[in-house]
Amino acid sequence: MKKYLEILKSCPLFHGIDEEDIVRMLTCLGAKIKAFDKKLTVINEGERPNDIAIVLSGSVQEIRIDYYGNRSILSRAKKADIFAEEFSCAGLSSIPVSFVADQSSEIMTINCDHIMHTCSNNCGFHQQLIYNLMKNLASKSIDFHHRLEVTSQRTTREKLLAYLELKSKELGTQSFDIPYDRQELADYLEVDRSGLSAEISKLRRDGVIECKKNHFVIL
Amino acid sequence: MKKYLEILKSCPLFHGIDEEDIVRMLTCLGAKIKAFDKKLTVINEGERPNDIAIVLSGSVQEIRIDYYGNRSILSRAKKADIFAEEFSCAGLSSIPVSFVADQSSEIMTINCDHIMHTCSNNCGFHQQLIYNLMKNLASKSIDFHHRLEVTSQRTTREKLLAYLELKSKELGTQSFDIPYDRQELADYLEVDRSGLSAEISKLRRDGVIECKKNHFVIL
DNA sequence: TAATTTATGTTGAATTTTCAACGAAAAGAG
DNA sequence: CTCTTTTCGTTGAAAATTCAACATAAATTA
Repeated sequence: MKKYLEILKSCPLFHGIDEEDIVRMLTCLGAKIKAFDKKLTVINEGERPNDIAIVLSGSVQEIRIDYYGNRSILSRAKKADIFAEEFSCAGLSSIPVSFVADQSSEIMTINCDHIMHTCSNNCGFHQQLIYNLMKNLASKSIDFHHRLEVTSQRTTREKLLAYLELKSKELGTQSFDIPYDRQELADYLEVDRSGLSAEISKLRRDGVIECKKNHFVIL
Repeated sequence: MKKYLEILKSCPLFHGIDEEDIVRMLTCLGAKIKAFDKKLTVINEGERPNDIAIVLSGSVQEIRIDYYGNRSILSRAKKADIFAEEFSCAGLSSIPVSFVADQSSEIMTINCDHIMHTCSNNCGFHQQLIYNLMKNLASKSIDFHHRLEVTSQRTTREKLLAYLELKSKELGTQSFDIPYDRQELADYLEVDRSGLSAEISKLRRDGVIECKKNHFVIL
């Protein structure tokens, strides 16, 4: 466990909790760690939600494939991010999406009930833990607002620009890598891949952006 | 205050809290009530988030108008629903959307910090309040998942059918009213209004649905 | 390194959406 | 009830998306 301490310290769930207290809690909370190779499914659609999950290494994509076979990438959890907690906290009976390892990843899971309900020992950090979880749930809603702002644009061009500007603002620079290849970006923006490629070319010709693989520059 | 007690008892924020305790808390939490005529703005984009809001009567739409003038309806809070809490809980510096009264409405606001941080009196219901708020934040994420499932469909027809099926499942019947007129439904589905009208006509001709004004039947 | 697989860009045709305009129906005001 | 305003459905043209197919570039594997 201890080798992951640096990551857990930066995980929003443990914000404001001391190192040694985190270690103690992990046992108390029954934390488990599993490794997943790239492209393996971490959580499958339809599973019963019990845990909240934390990315210790690698990254995880939240995806859904609809009736017509269209894939949507809903979000992406990177190192120290929490995922799937909303389903457990809301008390759903089944998870409506899948989580797939983006690269080979290590995932920690904690039973959500153990967090939501203070344990019999009544360790004092529980208040902080619940507070952190609450903040994180709120942030997750904000993330969805951002995503909706992107996908609510009507054209591929507008969606792409909205996404790039969001990323640019988030990272504080006009020049950055995005974590998606072309197909994944199309699935995030919910547009056709070939149309997206064409639009990127056009924006490049128009002098709006530079782009080399997954590196973008907004001019 | 007391005239609203029946509504507050059904508000998820006060779930599991006794009537008399709710009354006591409201004073402790500094709850305020304001009335808004139809179409009036309850919260304007750019305002500083401090409160969580509860619909006592009427209903409120969460909207955003983008750079190109397209309006999106993001959600709708009806009687006893909570809204705008995610922005306060996440600690944003400004609210990225607006809330507009759908019909003449009465709105209660409670300072979010008062809920998030246990008061000096340390009243015992605070735990329950925080737990309820957390569940509600999680539910809000689930709502966004549902909305994304609808708008991620590629065509107007698919979006509309996805929405109607969601509503049908939610209400447990094939025959129901929707809370939107045509323009609002278009803004919720993020499509063109006239195209939506045309698609409704086509679905009717195809024998897939019946529709009279805002009443729909799935056949 | 060579062979194979995967990712990306391009194109044209078919489908769909958007946009503007208009008339009819419905709702609201006086 | 009448007048006015708003909502709704229809239409056709312009714009955009999707889809399939293919060529090239890049990455992976043997």
